Amino acid sequence: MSFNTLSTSRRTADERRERILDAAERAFAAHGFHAATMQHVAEAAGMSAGNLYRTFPSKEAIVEGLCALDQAEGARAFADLLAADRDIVEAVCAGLREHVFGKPREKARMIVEIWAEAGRNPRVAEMTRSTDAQVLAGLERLFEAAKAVGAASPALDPRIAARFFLTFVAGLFRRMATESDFDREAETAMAVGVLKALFAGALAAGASAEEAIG
Amino acid sequence: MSFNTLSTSRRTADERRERILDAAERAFAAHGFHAATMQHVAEAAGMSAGNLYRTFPSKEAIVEGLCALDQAEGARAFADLLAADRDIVEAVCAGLREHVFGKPREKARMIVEIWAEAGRNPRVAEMTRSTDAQVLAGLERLFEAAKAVGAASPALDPRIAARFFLTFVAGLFRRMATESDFDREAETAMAVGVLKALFAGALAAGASAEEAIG
DNA sequence: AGGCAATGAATGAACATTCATTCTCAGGGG
DNA sequence: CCCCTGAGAATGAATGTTCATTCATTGCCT
Repeated sequence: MSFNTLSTSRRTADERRERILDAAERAFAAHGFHAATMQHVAEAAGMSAGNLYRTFPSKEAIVEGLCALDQAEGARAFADLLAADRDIVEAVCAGLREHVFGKPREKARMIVEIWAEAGRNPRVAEMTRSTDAQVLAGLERLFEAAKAVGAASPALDPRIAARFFLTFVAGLFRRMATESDFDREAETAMAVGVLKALFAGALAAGASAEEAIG
Repeated sequence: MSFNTLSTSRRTADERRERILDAAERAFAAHGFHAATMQHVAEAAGMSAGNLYRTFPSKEAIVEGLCALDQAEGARAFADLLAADRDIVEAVCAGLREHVFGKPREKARMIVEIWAEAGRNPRVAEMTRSTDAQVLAGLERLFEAAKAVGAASPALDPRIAARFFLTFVAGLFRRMATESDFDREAETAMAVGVLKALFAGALAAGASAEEAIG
C-alpha cells in the first residue's frame, strides 16, 4: 500500500500546488507581485496563510512557480501552432485568436507583471529569455515551412519575420493589459491584416521601399 | 523683492522635485515601485529619507509624479515628430532611433513598470490612457499628411496604421526591457523595414492578401 | 537672532514567516 | 457499533523584521 499512499499524497500535493498557483494568479494580477500579501493569496485559495508554507517555502517561490507556469503555457501554445496541419496562415490566425485575443484581461496583466519582474529577478529573467528563444526558433521554422509550401513569399526572411512577430504580439499583450476599452474585434482584424502582409513578403529586406510611391 | 524670493523658492522647489524624480527613476527601475524603499530613493537622491517629504507628501505621490513625467516625455517625443519638416518616413525613423532605440535599458524597464502599475492604480491607468489617445491621434494625422503628400500609399488606413504602430513600439519597449542581448542595430533595421512596408500600403485593408502567393 | 533646510532616530503599521494548537479522519480494538 | 489513537492537514495568533511616515533637533545662511 505504500504505493497507493505515495501516489495519493503526490496527487493531492500537486492539486494543492495547482490550486494555490491558480489563486496566486488572481491575487497577483489584482495587486501585483509585491503589493499582494500572503493573506490575499490564502484568501483566494480558500485556506489559511500559514498553510501555504506546507506547499511553497516562500512567497518568492510562489511568484517564480507562477512565472514558470505562464511561460510554459505560452511555449505550449506555440508548440500547438507548429503542429497544425491546416493552411499555415489560417493556423497562425487561429492561434492568435485563441492564445492572444482569447485571453482574459487579467492574463495580459499577469504577463506584463512578469515582464516587470524579469527586470529584477534573474530567475524570472532566465525564464522569459528561454521562452523567447524557444518561440523565436519555432516561428523561424514556421516561416521556413510556409515558404517551402508557397504560403509565404520567397522574399521573406524567416529570422526577421520571427522577431517582428514576437514584438507585435508583445505589443498586443501590453495593450490588452492597459486599455480598458481594448476592441478585440477591431484588433483581431488589424492583426490578421498584419499577418497577411507579413506572409505576402511586405517585410522582405529593402524590397518594399520601392513600391511605396511608385 | 517678494517676486524674487518667490521665484527663487519656486526654482529650488522645482529643482528638488526634478532631482528626486530623477533619483526615483533609478531606484524604481532597479527594484520596482513596490520593492523600492524610501531609503533607496533618498540614497539615490543624496538626501535623507525624511527630507523627501518636504517635496512629496507620500511614496505614492512620487510614483505618480514619475509616471506623469514619463508619459509627458513620451507625448513630447511624438509632438516633435509631428512638427518635423523633413521627409515623413525619415522623420519617423529618426524618432524611432532617438526615442526608442536611443533610450537606455532602464528607461524601457521603467516603462514596463508603469504598464504594470497602470493595472492597479487608476490614476496611472488614466495617464497611460490619455497618452495613448494623444499619440494615436497624432499618428493618425501623421499618416493622413503622408498620404496627402504622396509619401504613403493611398490605400493606407490611417487609423489602423496608428494602432499598429503603437502596438509595435510597445513590443519594442518590452523586448528592450527584458532581453539582455537586445541587438539595437538589427532591431532598428527591422523597424525601418516595418515602417517602409507600412507606408507602402502593406496594411491596406484586405488588399495585401492577394499578393501573397500570386 | 531667526527662519529655512535637512537630518536621522522614533513610531507604528503591515507583512512574511513560524509554531503551538486544533481539526479530520482512517483504522483497529473492545 | 462506538470509542480511541495517531498522523497528516489546517489554523490563526505570535514573532520579528521591514518600511513609510513623523518630528524634535541640528546645521546653515542672511
